[in-house]
Amino acid sequence: MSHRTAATPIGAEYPVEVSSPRRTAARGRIDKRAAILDAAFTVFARRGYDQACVQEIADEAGVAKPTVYNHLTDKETLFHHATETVAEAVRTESLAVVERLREPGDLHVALAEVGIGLLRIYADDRSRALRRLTGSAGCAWIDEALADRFARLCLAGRLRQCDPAVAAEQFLALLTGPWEGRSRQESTVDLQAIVAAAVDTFLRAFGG
Amino acid sequence: MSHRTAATPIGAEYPVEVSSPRRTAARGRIDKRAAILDAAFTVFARRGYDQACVQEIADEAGVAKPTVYNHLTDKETLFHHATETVAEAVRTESLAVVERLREPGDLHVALAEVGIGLLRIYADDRSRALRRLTGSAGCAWIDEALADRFARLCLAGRLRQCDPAVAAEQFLALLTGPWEGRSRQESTVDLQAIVAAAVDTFLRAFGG
Amino acid sequence: MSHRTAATPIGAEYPVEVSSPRRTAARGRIDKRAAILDAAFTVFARRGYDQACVQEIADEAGVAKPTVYNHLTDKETLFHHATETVAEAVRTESLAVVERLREPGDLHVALAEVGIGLLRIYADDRSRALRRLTGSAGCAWIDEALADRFARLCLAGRLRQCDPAVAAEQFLALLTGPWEGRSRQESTVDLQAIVAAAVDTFLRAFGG
Amino acid sequence: MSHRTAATPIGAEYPVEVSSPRRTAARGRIDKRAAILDAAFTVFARRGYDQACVQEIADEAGVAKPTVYNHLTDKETLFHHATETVAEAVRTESLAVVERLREPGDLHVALAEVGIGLLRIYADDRSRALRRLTGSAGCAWIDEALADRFARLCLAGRLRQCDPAVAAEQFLALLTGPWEGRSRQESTVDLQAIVAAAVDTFLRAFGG
DNA sequence: CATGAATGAGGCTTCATTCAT
DNA sequence: CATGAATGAAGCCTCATTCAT
Repeated sequence: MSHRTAATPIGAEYPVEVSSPRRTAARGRIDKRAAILDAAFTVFARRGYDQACVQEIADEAGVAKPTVYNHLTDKETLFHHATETVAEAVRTESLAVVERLREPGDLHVALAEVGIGLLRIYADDRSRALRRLTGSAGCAWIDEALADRFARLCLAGRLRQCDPAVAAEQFLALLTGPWEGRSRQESTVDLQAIVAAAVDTFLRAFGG
Repeated sequence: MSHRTAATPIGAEYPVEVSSPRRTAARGRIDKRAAILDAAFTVFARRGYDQACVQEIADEAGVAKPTVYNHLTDKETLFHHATETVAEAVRTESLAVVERLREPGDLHVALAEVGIGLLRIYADDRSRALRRLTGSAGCAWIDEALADRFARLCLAGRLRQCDPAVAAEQFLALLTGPWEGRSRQESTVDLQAIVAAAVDTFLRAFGG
Repeated sequence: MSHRTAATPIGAEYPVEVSSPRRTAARGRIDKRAAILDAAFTVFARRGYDQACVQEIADEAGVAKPTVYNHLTDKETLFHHATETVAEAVRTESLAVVERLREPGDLHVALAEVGIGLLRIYADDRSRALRRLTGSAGCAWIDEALADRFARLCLAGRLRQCDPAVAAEQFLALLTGPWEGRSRQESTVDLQAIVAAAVDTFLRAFGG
Repeated sequence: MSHRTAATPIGAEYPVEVSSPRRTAARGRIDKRAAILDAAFTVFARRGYDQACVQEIADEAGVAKPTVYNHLTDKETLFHHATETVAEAVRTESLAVVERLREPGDLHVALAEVGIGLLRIYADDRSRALRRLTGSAGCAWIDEALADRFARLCLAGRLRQCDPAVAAEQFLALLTGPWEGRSRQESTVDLQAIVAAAVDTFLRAFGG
């Protein structure tokens, strides 16, 4: 069963391998569901929602098609759960990264660390696939958390007086915007350079 | 005639009406092709590539299905031409906007004008649909042109010494990034505010 | 289900009923495939390859269309397997008939027996349909086997010295050629008469 | 416009080029019809009835599709006329060849001449295509004429007493049967050898 | 008449989903 | 529960055939 490996179709997705111990199927018993969700995300990422067929997901998970339907009602349900699982993970990771801004020593350094952390997540295959699949273009989830940190930094005089929400969305924009632009042209993008430029611009504009 | 008007499916697209005199069918004779491409973009924008069915495109264009195939070989070809047509238009408009930076009086004002121009285009339904359909996330086409303008402005001392390419991609990021973030939450976004913030930040970082 | 029972179209095929317990659907479970192949041959024989539509085959087999595709990939694959199955049967029968020449008592009688056996197979509906479908005009498979027998008969002095391959192809030609000619005009053909004439001519020319 | 030149489809036909001055279209004015019939036969021979599409015939004839319909009502009518035209030609040629038996000098030589003449016609591309297209397997038209000649030869004592109809059909069978068999295996068939063997066998069996 | 353009009908194939085991 | 097998619904595409020019 090949599932037409042909040239990526219109609006297609990059190949994405998501986790590791797939195809081992039913390890304990409970995580067959996890295996299915995992496989589902992999396949959705590979083909997009419409082109992904349930059979391929079943194959990828090492189970039979009806088993998929036993655990998750629908193709749609399958999609929601699969993407939500990954989204949750991405959100968690991102929030953890932002936490590093709680007690920044050198602000420049701290922002650079946060920048590279966020951009790494943002540029990761899983995360990119997720954005494409959900049609979301940004990383709105952290805006809030980041704004919180920036608010504190303003109060502490480490950043100039400003609307922390604006600062947050602009900081993120300076990270992700250039990355999108470059990743469309070059296969390997120098994340460090992007982050350096972003932090530089950000601090020139918002530095205390 | 149903074409499942149901709730927008997974990864679906916003409804987008693209041009005006559709359904009027064959005006002259030549523009039947144009009508089809137009209808195609509308339907692709409405449903996404996979969910768009050629029958619906034909209905939208007011012709029979085979007529569509008479003018454009394939669903795929149809897609390429339809999107390319719109892309060309968007590119042209965007470049025209950037031109306004050729002889800027007050730089602040000029940047704000360019910013609002570009953002309007970027936030336009057609343009948004195009990005979603092609999976492109940015507006790479103008990077170059904008960098050209910035290079001149550096030389003229209106901007500080900097890499104009970086300045360009960051200026665009400051416009589009925040817009993406907000448009995901609010239905109406205050473009002026975004532009003002972007220009402010930009000039703080890059002002001569 | 109509399947245009109309007058046989261009280059059409004679109606051929191939086996018996069709439409009884899934007896055991395994023979659903056989039922499909059977139905396929029937329909291909009835309509020819192009005019045969998979829906009609499915109907004839008493299954749904996708079930056909479940068992056999393609219309083409379906065709190859269906015809090959019948071809194999015809070959086997034919070879069995030729075997009777291994220990011939009265050569005249033996040749007549073989002749009538081969001609019955050749004139059979299944076999005729097979030839039409595959575009094969002859019965090349037995040439070889028959030539083997004739070679032995030459050595045994029962036939005159001759090229057994030529003798074989001419014997077959004397059987099938006249049958083709007559079956094109009369609805019932006297096989015995054809065989008698063929054997007579053959033995006059090749008798020892 | 390519008309899928792909690998010959199921039950497909050999490529056959039929006449010469095609594509020159409307020479005088009247023979546009002839050009269409000619092109039709070429295309039918190339693709078979079902796979042949009227557009390709029109292209081959160098006219527009509706022109084809102007001259010949139907695809079916087109087919009948195209094949009948060729059939008539083949019949005429064949009958002319048989005429050589009217005043045979050396019977052996005469039969060999007639044999090679008939077999050349039979093995010709046009004639083969015709048989495939009409599903006819033999050359029944000449049976009668040949039987007439053989009847005279019997009376003249040049052939032994026999049913001339049987003699005729067997003579033809001895020519065409072996040719069919061999042409299925070898690309080039030695017509002379077949004819020699046929005449030899025929005269052994029917010689006066 | 000849043609470019348009269309109704229909065929192959795929896929999400459900039985029966 | 898990699975092999079966199916209804739908989509892309092609083609014979007809208008209007």
